[in-house]
Amino acid sequence: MSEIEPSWDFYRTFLTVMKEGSLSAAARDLGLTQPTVGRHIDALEGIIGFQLFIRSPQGLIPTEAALDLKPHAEQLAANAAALLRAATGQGKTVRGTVRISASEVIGIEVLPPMLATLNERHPDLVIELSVSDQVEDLLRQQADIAVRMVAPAQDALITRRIGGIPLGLHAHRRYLDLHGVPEKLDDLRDHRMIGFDRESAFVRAMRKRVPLLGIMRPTLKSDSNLAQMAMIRAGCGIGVCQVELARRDPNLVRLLATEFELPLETFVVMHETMKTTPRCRVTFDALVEGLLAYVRK
Amino acid sequence: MSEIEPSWDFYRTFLTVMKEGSLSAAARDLGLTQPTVGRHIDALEGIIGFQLFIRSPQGLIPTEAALDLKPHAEQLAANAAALLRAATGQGKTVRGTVRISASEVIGIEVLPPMLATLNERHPDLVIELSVSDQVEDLLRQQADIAVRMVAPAQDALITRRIGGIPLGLHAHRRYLDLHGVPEKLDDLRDHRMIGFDRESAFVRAMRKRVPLLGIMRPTLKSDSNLAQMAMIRAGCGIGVCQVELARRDPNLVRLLATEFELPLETFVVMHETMKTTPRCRVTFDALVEGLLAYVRK
DNA sequence: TATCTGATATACAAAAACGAATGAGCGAAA
DNA sequence: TTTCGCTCATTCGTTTTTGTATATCAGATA
Repeated sequence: MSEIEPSWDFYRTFLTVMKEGSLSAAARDLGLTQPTVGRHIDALEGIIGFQLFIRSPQGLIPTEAALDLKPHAEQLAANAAALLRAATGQGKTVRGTVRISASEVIGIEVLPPMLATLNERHPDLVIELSVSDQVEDLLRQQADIAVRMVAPAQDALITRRIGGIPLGLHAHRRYLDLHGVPEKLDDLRDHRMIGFDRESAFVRAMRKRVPLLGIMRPTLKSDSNLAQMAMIRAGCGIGVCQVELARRDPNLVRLLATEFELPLETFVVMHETMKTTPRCRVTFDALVEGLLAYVRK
Repeated sequence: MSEIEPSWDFYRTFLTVMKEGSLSAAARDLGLTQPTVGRHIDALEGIIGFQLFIRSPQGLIPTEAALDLKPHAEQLAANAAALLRAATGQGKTVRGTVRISASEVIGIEVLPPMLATLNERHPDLVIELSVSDQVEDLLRQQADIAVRMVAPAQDALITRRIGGIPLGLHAHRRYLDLHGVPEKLDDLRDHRMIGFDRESAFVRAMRKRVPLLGIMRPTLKSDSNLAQMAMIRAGCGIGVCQVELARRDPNLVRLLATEFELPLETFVVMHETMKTTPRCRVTFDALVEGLLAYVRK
C-alpha cells in the first residue's frame, strides 16, 4: 500500500459507484465517462490495498470492505454538500441554500405555507425540504435546520422549544354515520382504529399517557403518520392526528376531546455554526415564528 | 457562479492554505507546487463566486467567507482521515490505525502501559493517541475511541462504564515537612492549594460534593490536570489527583483520606460503526480491561 | 543601500488524466 | 436463435493539469 493519500475525488467516485451499482451509471451521474470512473476505483483500490468491487458484466458487486467504507463516504458527501451550502450562502444578504429536515406530517401539512412566505420575502433563498421521520440529521450535517419532536441532547445545537401541538382522536363524518359516534373511550373497542405498524418510542410514550389506547388493537396500520392521516380523511376509521390539521377539513370530527388530548412537543433545532449565516438565521426565525403561531391556534 | 461542483481536492487545498497561511507553505505540506495550489484556490473562488483570500507578498489573508468555511473543511478532513483509517484496517486481522482520544492525565499517566502490551500483542496495529481535554471528538470522527469522564448522551455511541477512579488530596513529603500536615478539612485554609484556573463543569461538580473546597482559593492555578499533578510532585502545595497515581511516588502523601474522596466516573466510548472492525474492537476491549484493572487497585 | 529570504504571479514544457471509440461478455426479450 | 441493451476492459489521441523556471514584490538584516 502506497503512502500517498488518495484524491478526495476518489471517495466521491467510490460513493457514486456504490449508489449506482455500476461504473457506467456512476459515470452518467458524475458527468464523467466509464473509463475514468473505472480508473478512479482502480487507483483507490491500489492505494488502500484492498479490492473494493468484484467486476461483472452486470455491474460491480461491492466487497465487504466497500460496505464498511460506505457510511464514511456518505458522511464525507454530506459534509461536502454542507460546505457548498455554506459557500453559496456567503455574504450579508439572505441567499443560498438552506436544507430543512422535518417529519412527514409537519413537512407536508404544516411547513409549506411558511416556506412560501419566507421565499416570497427572500427570493434568493433556495429551500431544500427533507421529509423524513429519521432523526440522524443535524450532527451529520445532512440538514441545516430541523423540526423535531424530541428535545435534542446535544449541546452543540441551538434549540428553540415551540410547545405542544395538540393531537386528538378524529374520524370522517361518513365513517361516523355508518358506525356511530363513540361516547366514551371504552367504546373505541368496537371501532376500526388506525394505528402504528411497529412499536416506536413515540407509541410507547402515548400508551403510557393513555393506557386505554393500549388495549385496542388497530385494524389499519401504518408507520407513516401521513398515511394514517390519509386513512382518517378517507373514512377508514378512527385515528390520532393533529387537531389543527383536522379542523381544516369540515368533514373530520374530533372525538372524545375531553378524554383524549396529547400534546406533541416540538422543537426547532439548528447547528451552532449556522447561527451567524443570514440564510439560516432568517429561516430559523421564520420557522419558530410560524410554528408558534400554528400552535397558538 | 458555475453549476459544477468543485473537486473535493480543492477543499483539501483550501484547508491547507488556511492552516499554513501561504500558497508556498501549503504546497510544501501537500507535496504539490505553489502554482498548483494557487490554481486550486483560483478555481474554487471562481466556482463559489467569492474571494477567499487577499493575496499579498507576505502570504494570503483569509476573508470572512474563508473563515466561515474553515470549520466545514476541517470536518471534511477529519472524515477523510477516518475513512482512510477504516480502509487501512480492513480485513479480519488486527491491523491499521486506531485513534484514541483521552484526557491529559489518563492519556499520559495511565494508558501508555496498556497501549504497550496491546501493541506487543498486535504488531500491525498503529495507535494514535490524541491527548486533549476537549470532548468534541467521536461524533466529528476526530477519534475512533475515547476515554471520557462524562457519560455521553448520544445513542450512536457504544459506551462501557468503567467505574469511579478515586481522587484524593495529596502533597509532597517535602512540602508537608515545611508547612505541616493538615488534620481536618478546615486546616486547608492555611495551605498553598493547587486548583483550576477557570470554572469548568467538573470543578462545579466537585464544589457541590465537597462545599468546603469552595471556600479555599487556590494560590496555584492551572487548567491542565497534568500541570497540577506536576506541581504536587514538585512540592508546590496541596492538590487533588488520582489516588493510584500518587501511590506510585513514595514521596507523595495522601491527606484527609476519610474526609475527602471523589470518584471520577470513567467511560470508554466508541462509535457504533466501529463495532465490527477488528482493530477497534480489540483496542476497545483492551482499554476496558486495562482501566477496570486500574480502578480495582 | 545592498542583500537575502520569504512571498505571489506568469510562461512554457512535461506529465497525467480524460474522453471517444471499440471490443467483448452476459442476460432478457422478440 | 437473434437482437438489443446493459455491462466492463482496452486503446489511442486530446485535453487538462501539473511542475519547472523565472520575474516581481515586500520586508528584515548587514
